[in-house]
Amino acid sequence: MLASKNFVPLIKDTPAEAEVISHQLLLRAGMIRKVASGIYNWLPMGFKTLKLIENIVREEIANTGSQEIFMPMVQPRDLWEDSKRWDKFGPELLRFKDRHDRDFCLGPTHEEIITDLIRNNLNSYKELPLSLFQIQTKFRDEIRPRYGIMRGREFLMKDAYSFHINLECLNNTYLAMREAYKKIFDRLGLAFKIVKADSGAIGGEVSEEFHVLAESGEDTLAFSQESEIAVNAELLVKENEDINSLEGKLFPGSSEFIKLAKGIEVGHIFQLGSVYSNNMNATVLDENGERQTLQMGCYGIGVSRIVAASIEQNNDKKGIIWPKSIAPVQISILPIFKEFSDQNFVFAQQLYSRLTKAGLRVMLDDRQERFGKKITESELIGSCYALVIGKTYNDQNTIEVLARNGTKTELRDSEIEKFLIKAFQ
RNA sequence: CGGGGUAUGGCGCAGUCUGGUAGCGCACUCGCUUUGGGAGCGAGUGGUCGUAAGUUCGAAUCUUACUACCCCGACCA
Repeated sequence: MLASKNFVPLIKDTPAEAEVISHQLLLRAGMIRKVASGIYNWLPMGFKTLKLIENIVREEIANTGSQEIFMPMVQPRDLWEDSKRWDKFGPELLRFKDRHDRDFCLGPTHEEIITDLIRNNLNSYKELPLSLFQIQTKFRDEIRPRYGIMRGREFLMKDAYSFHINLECLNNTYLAMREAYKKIFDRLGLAFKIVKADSGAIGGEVSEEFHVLAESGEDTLAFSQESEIAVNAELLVKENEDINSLEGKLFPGSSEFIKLAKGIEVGHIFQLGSVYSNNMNATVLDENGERQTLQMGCYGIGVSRIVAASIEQNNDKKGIIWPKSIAPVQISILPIFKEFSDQNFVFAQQLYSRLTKAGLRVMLDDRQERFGKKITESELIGSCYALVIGKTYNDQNTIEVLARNGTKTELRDSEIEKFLIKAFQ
């Protein structure tokens, strides 16, 4: 007997406050709960997926050579005055005073902190290039938080920053990050597109967005089927022009036709150049002993938003369909039994410990409930496979394997590990 | 911030127009039956109706103010 039950509070009726499917399912599947507008609790099941995504992101970013650090959420006003953003950022920047009446803000992003860190601790071009990243909670006092975790005010973000002596070196790191991002979204099992983008408030010259494709996406993407051309459609629309009227037209200066798709922005990479390093006077001496302003890049991924975006892309009437790499439960074991001493339940417990030892994420439904309730809930939370230990176990000594995609397989005891390990390779 | 809407047990809702002291489904607890697609029967627990003030013999219901939340717009990972 464990000292705690699973805390997975399911909701049968769709909560009225949730408009979009990912928000509805995250609530219904007991993954998140609201605390205030745009501010959420992450419950064990949702937090598990969040951490799985975080770890994939961490691994791939670290593979580029970037080193992980952790910067403060609370940031002093003077750094924001330095970068000239204290006034510019607007009310989205949540400001407050400490007991000594000094001004602070909750970090909506960390360019100020990292540029300050680097200018104080780097003196020579020999220490470049340098790439650092963190996975941190951000706070943006959005005018209108929406769609649950999709546009929260508090959210989890991976932000990486790179520093260079020249633009060529910046471009190299930028391309390496771009490749890392592709690997990340491949590993997350998500269909995505990379589009040219507007740099917005962050600033800089070159920037591209990574979008998870989903019909419910807030952004419209314009791309060519013949080539790699892809841009955020908002960059192509003229004033008063309907964005959907772009479909079938030609890209400016090209003979290729525009296709449109909806996307959810989950990543954005920038070549910032010297915007921040200029304002904040971040320099190093070059090989000639001359003072050079640093060239910077920054690279963001909305880790918590990916949880919602994944669901927007992969769901059905029954509930969530998690890609296997981020499913909080890969396998749910559903024994159908009367008494805890029944062979079905005893075997289920053995199977649970066997599969857990094999490194799989397994949940054992140990409730004395009927098949219908168990399978429905297993499907709602998006478990990849349900192993049913019931009728077929009693009659033919086989376990029925119900995949979330609808396919059925019957396996003998001795075949289970092999089958599942292969499925999750 | 502009426009629209909602607020009644954990969730979904009715009751508000035509004031009379709160109801339904689900969930939850107990018992018996049931156990392959969200079980059945019976018995229970739980709210004073977002907050405050007012009108009235009496307010979930009428009046006023406030607050919270949701949707459409600008912003963003």
